[in-house]
Amino acid sequence: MNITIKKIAEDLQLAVSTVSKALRDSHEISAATKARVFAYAAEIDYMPNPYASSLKRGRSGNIAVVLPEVADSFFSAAINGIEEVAQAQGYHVMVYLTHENVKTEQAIVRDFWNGRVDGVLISITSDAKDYNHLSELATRNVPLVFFDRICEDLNTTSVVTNDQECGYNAARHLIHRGCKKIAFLALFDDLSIVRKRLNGFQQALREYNFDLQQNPILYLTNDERFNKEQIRNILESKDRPDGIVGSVEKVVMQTYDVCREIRLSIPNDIRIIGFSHLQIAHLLNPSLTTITQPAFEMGKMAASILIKSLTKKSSMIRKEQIMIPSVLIERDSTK
Amino acid sequence: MNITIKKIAEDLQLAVSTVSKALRDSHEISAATKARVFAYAAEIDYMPNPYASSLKRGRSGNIAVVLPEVADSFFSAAINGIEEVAQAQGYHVMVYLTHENVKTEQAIVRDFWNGRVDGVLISITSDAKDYNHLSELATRNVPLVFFDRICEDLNTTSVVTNDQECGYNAARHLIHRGCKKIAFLALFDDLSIVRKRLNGFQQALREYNFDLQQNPILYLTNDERFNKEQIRNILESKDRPDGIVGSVEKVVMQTYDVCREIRLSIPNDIRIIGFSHLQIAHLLNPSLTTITQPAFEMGKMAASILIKSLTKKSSMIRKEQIMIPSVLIERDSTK
DNA sequence: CTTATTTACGAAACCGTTTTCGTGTGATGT
DNA sequence: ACATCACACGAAAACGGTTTCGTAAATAAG
Repeated sequence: MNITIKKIAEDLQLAVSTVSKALRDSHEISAATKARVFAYAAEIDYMPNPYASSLKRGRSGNIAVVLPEVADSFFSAAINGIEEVAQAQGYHVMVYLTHENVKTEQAIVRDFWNGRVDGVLISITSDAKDYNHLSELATRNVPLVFFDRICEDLNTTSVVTNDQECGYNAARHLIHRGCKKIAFLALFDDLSIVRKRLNGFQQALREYNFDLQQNPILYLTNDERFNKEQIRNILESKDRPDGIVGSVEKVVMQTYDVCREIRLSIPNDIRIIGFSHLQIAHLLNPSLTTITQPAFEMGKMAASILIKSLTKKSSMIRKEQIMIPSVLIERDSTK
Repeated sequence: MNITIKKIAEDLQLAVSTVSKALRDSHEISAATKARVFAYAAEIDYMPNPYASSLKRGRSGNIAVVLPEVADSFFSAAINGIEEVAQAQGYHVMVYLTHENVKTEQAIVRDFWNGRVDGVLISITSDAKDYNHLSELATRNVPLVFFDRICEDLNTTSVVTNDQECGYNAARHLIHRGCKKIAFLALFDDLSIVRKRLNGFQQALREYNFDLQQNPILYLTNDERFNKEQIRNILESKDRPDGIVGSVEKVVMQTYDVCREIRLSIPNDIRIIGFSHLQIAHLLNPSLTTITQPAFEMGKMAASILIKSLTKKSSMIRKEQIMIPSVLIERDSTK
């Protein structure tokens, strides 16, 4: 016979309800009985069945983290932060990767509709056109918190960094360094973070009287070969840019690769600044000027907000954006 | 009323057992009835309650991945591989971080004893002295597969790379490049992977008639400050080594840092080779010669083996080591 | 035409907890 | 002495599926 509450009840000549209450430290059980139950439970190494408990209580103690990928150092750090607060609060973290595919994202999120997880943290895929699978979560009372790649249409909390401001700062930094023509390397064309970074970027250009038409925007993808071809094209054109803002880590690394291939010197021929969370940016050749995102803190913050809403009675999450600032670190790639 | 099997049964004037069987495509239900049930279930958007199902069937469809950390690029890639096969097979991935703390590892693993997950993938912490929390898993019929950081005492499958051979190759590579005194940077002192890499390393030294006493081993930790101090000490000693083998990515990066601080030139003053999974090793300054581990494939393999054992009737996992070879990639740090 | 067998479904037990609702006992108040 | 009430516990009904077993009707076998 398995070690269940029932067994404890029989062995101790108690009712299962009594044992259950004792284990949950209910006030209607005497101290003496509680002590007996706890002692015996410890002795026979009783562990509650999480599924029975989840079934009855309607809560699982699991939270889902849905990410486009995990290769990027940003998401690794974010998972770290999320897991840390989850573990501290007794929650379990389920990780799902969408590989930048909406269909996959939908299938994954639909699976949460029925309470498989108590709450969801998500950084959305780039090509999502509608968000029914996400808004339906709210309908079904499973709270949702966005982080980094957010969707502004939904009524929930988002944790972001100061993307627009950083896009602005990146461009201004290059301009101050003397750049006359700056390319912006976008990732996809409809990601909130990329749009904001681009907005800030263009705002700076306007302020400094740059002609927006002359400062190209490259819309890159997850296809490395394609990206490098695009980057190479622009860097080999006769009036190539002398500055580059990379909107995500990956495209910056690809730019480094291309510069090597076609023997462009950074920062002499071209200056590069990138959004990144790379810990070893200073070890690159040349060291990379970054806008370093607080990935770990963003993960922690997002998880904290989600879990707080789970433990409160009123699980309503306010529609708001929590902003944790990034910091621009100057290194040799823009010297 | 919630959308349950019971509701479908009532609305369709069937017994709940009939509906359940129909949904599971049981042979004892007629095609006509199945069709009715499926159609209606789809219409009202029925989704089975995973906890009820798990409770009754004794299986959850979840697998646990227990890691020391996720900052390292190796484990990021491993998660990627694991998640990919899990998702394909309809399993859910729960991620737990031990932060190199046995107590934490024990607490996490104990939580699996009662069937919270169907199987466990683990890369163990360094300072584990006993493995009761792990061996108990077998007793309780939850299969376990090690990957990378394994424990050879337990009767289960491990997925590793050819650590010994690579340690050997790393040393030989440096010797061929002319190194006369080579330091080995270990991580902790009792990690299977580190021991094997060290063994191979020393085997090469012996073969080339190096005096083992003259080629130091540094036992490093997770404390970056401490590590750098150790590395700095040895690199500033009057007969410093002219070659370094880093047993894990982290200590190699720390060595790079120290070399910068004390202005040692790589590879002129000192050559460096490191075990790593870093995708951008070629972009470092100087580009880093690596023994590149097949992290993604190891994750996939480990997950495949685990899940296969879950779907088979006899869930016995053989005691064996699956070895996926790493590849030595020469770059400028050992030129 | 009777008997054996398949087919298609229903009733009910069960998985292990939680929770509601009693109920008997002793203490308290008047 | 009698009503009142807190206290400590038990019985039983959930939670939402799965599974075993039983059985009526339909079909096949003899």
